Amino acid sequence: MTATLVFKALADPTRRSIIELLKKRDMTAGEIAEQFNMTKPSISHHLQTLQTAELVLSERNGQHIIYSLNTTVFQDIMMWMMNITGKENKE
Amino acid sequence: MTATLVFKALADPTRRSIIELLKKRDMTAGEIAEQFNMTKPSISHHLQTLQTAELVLSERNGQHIIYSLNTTVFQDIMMWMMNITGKENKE
DNA sequence: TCCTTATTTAGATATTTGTCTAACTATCTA
DNA sequence: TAGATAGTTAGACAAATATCTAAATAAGGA
Repeated sequence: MTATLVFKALADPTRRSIIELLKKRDMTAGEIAEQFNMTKPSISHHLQTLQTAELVLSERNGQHIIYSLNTTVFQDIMMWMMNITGKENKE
Repeated sequence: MTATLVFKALADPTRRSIIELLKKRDMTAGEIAEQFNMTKPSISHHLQTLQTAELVLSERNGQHIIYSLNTTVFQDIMMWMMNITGKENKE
């Protein structure tokens, strides 16, 4: 897990919206693109960014590529944040 | 709390290091700058970014400006993440 | 009031990012 | 094998970002 890549990926509202869509169900690249007022290549690029950060996984199924969430990375980030907010163990 | 500003602020390793320093104790801008191989104006700019995201607070004390963590924003972000990772309530 | 210390603001520059159009690759079906 | 559909890659470009040096502001002390 590379924190910089993860936070950069989460810093874009379109990418956060993609994550929120994938929270509900796995979706193909095309289904995701339909939800946005943006070209398919742009969405494809955002998916690439999310994938590089390991926030989403993809699997080809025939003509389609199905994207899904990878929640383990979120948990790593939450650990980091909990450590920051923890009043105790300030060291 | 503006998620985009918060994640952008967290996306830089220098800024995350500043946060980790402030976790241990409040520090002046100069003390923070000493810890990095970077000019004071650059650090000042990073502190500005953290402040805009409401991740840190500042207070002038004579010649010094003392920076401190604001953990409430971290908690908001953790809420968002927990909601994403939650298996239940997929809606 | 003048000098020193602490910090920020301004302006410049190289790099990164988000978006687009055009072209390419992969798969299915007739 | 040809055409249609799904998706990505390549290349261009404007906007945003991280960094620097130089200059400005703020506060304290002689």
